[in-house]
Amino acid sequence: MPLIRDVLAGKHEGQPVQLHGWVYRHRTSGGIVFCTLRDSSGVIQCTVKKGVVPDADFEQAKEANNEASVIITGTPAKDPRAPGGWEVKSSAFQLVGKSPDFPIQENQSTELLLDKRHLWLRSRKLTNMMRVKAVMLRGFRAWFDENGFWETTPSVITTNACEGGSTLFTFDYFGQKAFLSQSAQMYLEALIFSLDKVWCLTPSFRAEKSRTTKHLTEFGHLEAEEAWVDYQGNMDIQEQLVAHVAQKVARECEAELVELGREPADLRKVTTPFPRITYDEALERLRKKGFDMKHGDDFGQPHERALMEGAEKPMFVTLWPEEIKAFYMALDGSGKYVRCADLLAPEGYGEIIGGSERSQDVESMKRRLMREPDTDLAAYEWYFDLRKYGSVPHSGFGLGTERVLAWLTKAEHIRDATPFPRSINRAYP
RNA sequence: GCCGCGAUAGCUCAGUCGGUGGAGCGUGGGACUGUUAAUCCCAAGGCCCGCGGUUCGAAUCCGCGUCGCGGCGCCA
Repeated sequence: MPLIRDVLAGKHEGQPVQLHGWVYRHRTSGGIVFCTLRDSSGVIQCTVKKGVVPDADFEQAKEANNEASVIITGTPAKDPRAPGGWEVKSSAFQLVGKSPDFPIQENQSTELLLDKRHLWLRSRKLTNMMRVKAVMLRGFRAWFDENGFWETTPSVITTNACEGGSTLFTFDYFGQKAFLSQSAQMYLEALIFSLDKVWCLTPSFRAEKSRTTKHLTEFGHLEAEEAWVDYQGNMDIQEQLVAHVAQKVARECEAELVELGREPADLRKVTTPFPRITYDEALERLRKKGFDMKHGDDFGQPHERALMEGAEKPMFVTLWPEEIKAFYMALDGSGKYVRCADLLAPEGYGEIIGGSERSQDVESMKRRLMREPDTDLAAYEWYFDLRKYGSVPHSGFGLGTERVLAWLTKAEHIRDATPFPRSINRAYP
């Protein structure tokens, strides 16, 4: 089946083609119908003239409103009057599926576009986003394949309330209380003992009542776990992975990126190594920029934005105070910091990866867990078993695929990085 | 959880001082053989988010509620 992209490239000049697609714009002017046709590859203007096509075809062309599905037979020709410079002179027109009153028109509110998300997915913008996302995911998988990682499939149903129970979706599992997973990390940790280096892409769920442009309640969580790797080696892996994907997207999605407002040259600058600074250094930089901060303060959006001002590639912030990080992160020699790293994206897109070397000290993990009220240590028995039987130094990280895509495509809102975004007020369509 | 803003035709919005609700787009009908989400003519289309209050009279003022959007926090 010929694609519009190829017709626009002149590959079918003068040769009759049959195009399958949807009406992008529909205009009539007396005995001529202008039908702009869209398929997955592009948009081209087709003209349908009375007397040139059979009368029945002309009637169908008049009836084919925006977003009707059609099959057009015609001959492509250069024509300066047509948008895009090419036009298909139709010899036959078949209306396959009518589209009366397509609800999305010239003026749309955010709310309508979210209510009609199943139809808005046809838009140029979301089409481009989905194409870039597919290439990005292909890039992640290719990098892991080429670097000795095994893809695995952990469960998203869990009885472990791993990081703060208030952010978990709870449901009834045959009479038992269970949760939708927030992270596959602990399951991946179990898998490294047989596979060394593993990764997975699973949905993660956060019941946080967040109202921001960088949070979803369900997101694509790309996680990896590596035996015999410390937190420095962990960062080496992350920067190679992210740089590989940025380069691939810049190379293979040039047209989509430009339409989305991202200069491919921006992504070509994303090369290894990425800058690495410690929490203490970050704190110092923030103070110089006028933030009033004390040791142990976490960073919010304004801080992340200030730290990344003018940055062309992502930056790691390492060695955070242990009291503001999770129980499973390995303590450094002093016991006051943890061997972790957050990877911040440029341009205020925020934290795209959180990773760390994992603690092997069961007693200190238990101590830190008990700081949280209502912790059920028994639920972690299986996790502590991993330290009991042949424990190894290991590290891992979690990457938010929609956050990375939002950054790569310069999106205004993370919800456009996924076809059916789930947010605090929305699970439909 | 906190702070803002909003809800009027299918859609996007205007609606003055509280006095019988409008426009553009879309839709239906008509004209047009080169349009660029075209142009011209005609027509249909309303529980002014809900409940209460003030008032002779409320889309308009007040209170409560519901829903939505934006920002902060939390995080990936």
